Amino acid sequence: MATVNVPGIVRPKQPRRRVSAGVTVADVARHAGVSAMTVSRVTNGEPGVAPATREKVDAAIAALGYVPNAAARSLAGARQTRIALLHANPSAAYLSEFLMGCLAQATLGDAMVVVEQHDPPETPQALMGRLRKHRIDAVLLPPPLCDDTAVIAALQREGLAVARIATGAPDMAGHSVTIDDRAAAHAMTAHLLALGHVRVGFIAGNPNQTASGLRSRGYADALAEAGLESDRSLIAQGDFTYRSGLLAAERLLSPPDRPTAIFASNDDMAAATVAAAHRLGLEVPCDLSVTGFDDTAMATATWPELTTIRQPIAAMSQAAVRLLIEAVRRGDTSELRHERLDYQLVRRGSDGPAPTLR
Amino acid sequence: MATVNVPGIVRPKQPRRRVSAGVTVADVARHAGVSAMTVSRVTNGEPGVAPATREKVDAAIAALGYVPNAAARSLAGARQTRIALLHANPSAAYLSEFLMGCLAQATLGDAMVVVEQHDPPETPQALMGRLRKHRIDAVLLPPPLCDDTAVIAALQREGLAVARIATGAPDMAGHSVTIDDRAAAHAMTAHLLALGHVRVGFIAGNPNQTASGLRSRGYADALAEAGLESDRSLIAQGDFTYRSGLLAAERLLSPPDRPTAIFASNDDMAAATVAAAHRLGLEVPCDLSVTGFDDTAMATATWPELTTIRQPIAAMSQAAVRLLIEAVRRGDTSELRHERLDYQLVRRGSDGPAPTLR
DNA sequence: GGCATTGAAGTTAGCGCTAACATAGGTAGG
DNA sequence: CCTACCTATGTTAGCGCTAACTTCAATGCC
Repeated sequence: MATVNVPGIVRPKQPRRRVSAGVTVADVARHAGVSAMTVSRVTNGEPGVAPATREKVDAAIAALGYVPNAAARSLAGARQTRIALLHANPSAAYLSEFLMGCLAQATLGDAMVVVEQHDPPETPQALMGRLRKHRIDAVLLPPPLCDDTAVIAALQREGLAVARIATGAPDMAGHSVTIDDRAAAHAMTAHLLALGHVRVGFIAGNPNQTASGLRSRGYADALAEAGLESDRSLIAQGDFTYRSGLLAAERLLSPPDRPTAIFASNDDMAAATVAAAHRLGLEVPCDLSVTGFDDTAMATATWPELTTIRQPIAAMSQAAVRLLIEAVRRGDTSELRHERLDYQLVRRGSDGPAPTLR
Repeated sequence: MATVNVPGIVRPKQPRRRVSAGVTVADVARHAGVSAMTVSRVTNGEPGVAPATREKVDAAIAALGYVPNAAARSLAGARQTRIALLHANPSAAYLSEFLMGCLAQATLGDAMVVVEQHDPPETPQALMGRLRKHRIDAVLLPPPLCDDTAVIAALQREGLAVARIATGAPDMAGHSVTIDDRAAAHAMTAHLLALGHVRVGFIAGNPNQTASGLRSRGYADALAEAGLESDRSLIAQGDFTYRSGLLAAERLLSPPDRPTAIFASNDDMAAATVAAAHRLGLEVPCDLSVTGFDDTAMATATWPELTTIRQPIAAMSQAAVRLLIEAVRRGDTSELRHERLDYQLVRRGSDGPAPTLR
C-alpha cells in the first residue's frame, strides 16, 4: 500500500528529525497543564511559582519519570563550567574518594571535571597552556599542589578560580576547604594520653605541606596542656611516605625508653610504624599503640586496622567544586570563601591502654 | 546622548541574549571561508571533505583556539550516553586509576559517567530502579561485580549495555576488557623459578572472583612446565584482603620446609606476606621473595616495594567506556566485543635469587 | 473607581551544534 | 552533448532548555 497523505496533517517538508526517547519539559508541561517555562522554574527551584502549581508540576514529573537533559540545560544557560582537577601524584590514596565527591557535585551543578596532571619537570607556563587549551574556568588543588605558591600564582594571573583542599594555610590565596588539622591532631594526642600513655611519640609529615605544621602543633599543644614537657627524642621527621615512616619509627623505637604510643601524621607512616614494631617483636596494640591520620585505604588494608583521623575527603572535594561553580557563575574573583568541615576520630584496632610498667 | 537607531540595522526586538565568550563553529567557518557544516565535518573526522578544505579548517581552528562545545554537540546529536560505574567497594585501591580512564574517554566521547554503589543488602531490583531513574544507558562492572551473575542478568533484562572489566570469564555475558590473568600468573611464577626458587608458595584469591582461578592455574601450569610437582602445602587460600594474606602467609611460613618465595594473588596479600615474614625474622628479599599482582598503590606504599604484575587499569576502563559508547550508538545489543590488553611484570625490590641452602 | 504595583504565568528566541536534506560542479558513459 | 551519478559543500531546522521579556490578574492606595 502506498503512503497516504492524510489531509489536515501538514508536514513542513519531512519529519526529518531523529526520534528522541526521553521525556522533555514539553511533555511534563502538557501533562501538568502549564507552560514549559513553569516546569523549568520548578525543576530549578526558582521562586515565583504558586505552591499549588508547583505540586501539579512535581506530580507530572514523578508520573512521567522526567529527568532534565543536562546538555540542553547547560547550553541554554551558557553554563558548563569546566573545572580541572590538578594533581601531582596519580597514585595518591585519597584520589578515588576525591574524584567521587567531584563527580557528584559536577553532576548536580552542570560542571565538567577534567583531570590534569602536573609534575615538577613541567613549568607552570606549560601547564597554563594546557589549561587554556582545554577551556578551563576553575582549578581544584588537592595536596601537595595546594601549597605550591608558584602554581597558585600562575593560575591566578590567568584569572582562574582556584580552590585549595586540605591546605594548612587556607587564607593564603583562592578558596579553600579544610579540616582543622591542629584540632584533629590535638584530639588524637589527647585520646592517647587519656589511654594512659605518657611517652607519646610523633612522626611529623613533609614540611613542605602546610598541614604538617598544624598537625605537629596539635600534638605539641596537647602534650603541653597535659603538663608534659616536649621531648625531642619523641619526635621524628617523616615525609608522608611508607619508607620514611619505617625509618622514623625505627629511630623512635630503638632507645630503651621508647614511647608506648606513636602518632604518625598519616596512615602510610602509621602502617610503616606497625611494621617496624612487629619487626622489633612488639605487638600492636598490646606493647605499642599506633595511630594515623587521613583514613585512607591503607588504614584498613593493614592489620590491626588503624585508629586514625578521618577526613571527609569526598565531602571536601564536593564542597570545593560547589565553591568553584558558584564563583565562576558569580564572575567575581575577589570574594573568597573558606569552608572548614568536621573531622572524625575513627577508633579501630591499633590503639589501646598504655602497657603497665615493664 | 540618546541611542541612535542606525537605519538598515534591524533588531527583531532587542539583542536579548547573554554574551557568550567562546569561539563557535560560526567563527571558525567565517575565518576559513567555509560553512559551519564543513567545520563540523572536519572536527568529527567525517569523510567527504576535500583535503585542501580540511587543511584550511584545521588552520582556522588552530588560529582561533576553537574547542567544540560538548553540550551543544550532544544536544544536537541526541547523544549523551550515560554510563554508570557500578562498584561494590568504595575504597578499592584500583578505583582512582579506574576513574581516570573513564573520565578521559567520557570527555572524548560525549558520555557522562555516574558513580553508583551497589552492596549486598540492596536487591538487584532496587538497583535497577536507581539506574532507570538516572537514565543510564550502559554499565561498567569492575571486580567483584563483574562476576555477579544476578546483577548481570538483571542489567541485561533491562536492556542495558554491560562491560565487565578484569573478569576471569570474559565470554559469559556482555562486553569485556581483560588481561590474560593466567599468562600473567604464569609469567610471574616462571620469573621466580628463573631466580632459582624451587619451593614457590602461592596465596590464592577469593574463589568467587573468576580471575582468581586463572591466576591459580597460571601458577600451577608454570610449576608443571618446570617439572615440579604441585604440593598442597605450598598453596594457601586467601580472599584478597590484607588480613587473609597475613593468615595464609603464616600458614605457609610456619613449617620447617617453608617456601623461599611466595606469589600472592594480589598486592594487599603480598604486603601482608612481607609483614608476616618480618614478624618471623625473615628478611625480604634475602630470606624470602614476595611478589604480588595488580600494582595498586599498596605495591609502592610498603617496603621493600613489591614486584608485581601491572594491570593497565586506566587503559582498561577507558577501553570499556569506549566499547559501551560504541555499543549504545550502534543500538545493537547482540554484537559483543572482548578486548584483552597487555600486562606487565614490574620488578621492584621484593624479589631476589633463591637463598643458597640454609 | 482609576491607576500604579505586585506576583504568577506565558511567549519568544536562541544557546552551539549537527542530521537530513538540497545543490553545485564535475565525471563518465552512451 | 546530454543524462546519470557521484562528490564536495551549503542550507535549514531543530535537539531541550532557559534568559529576558510580556501579559494578565489580583491586589493596594488615594
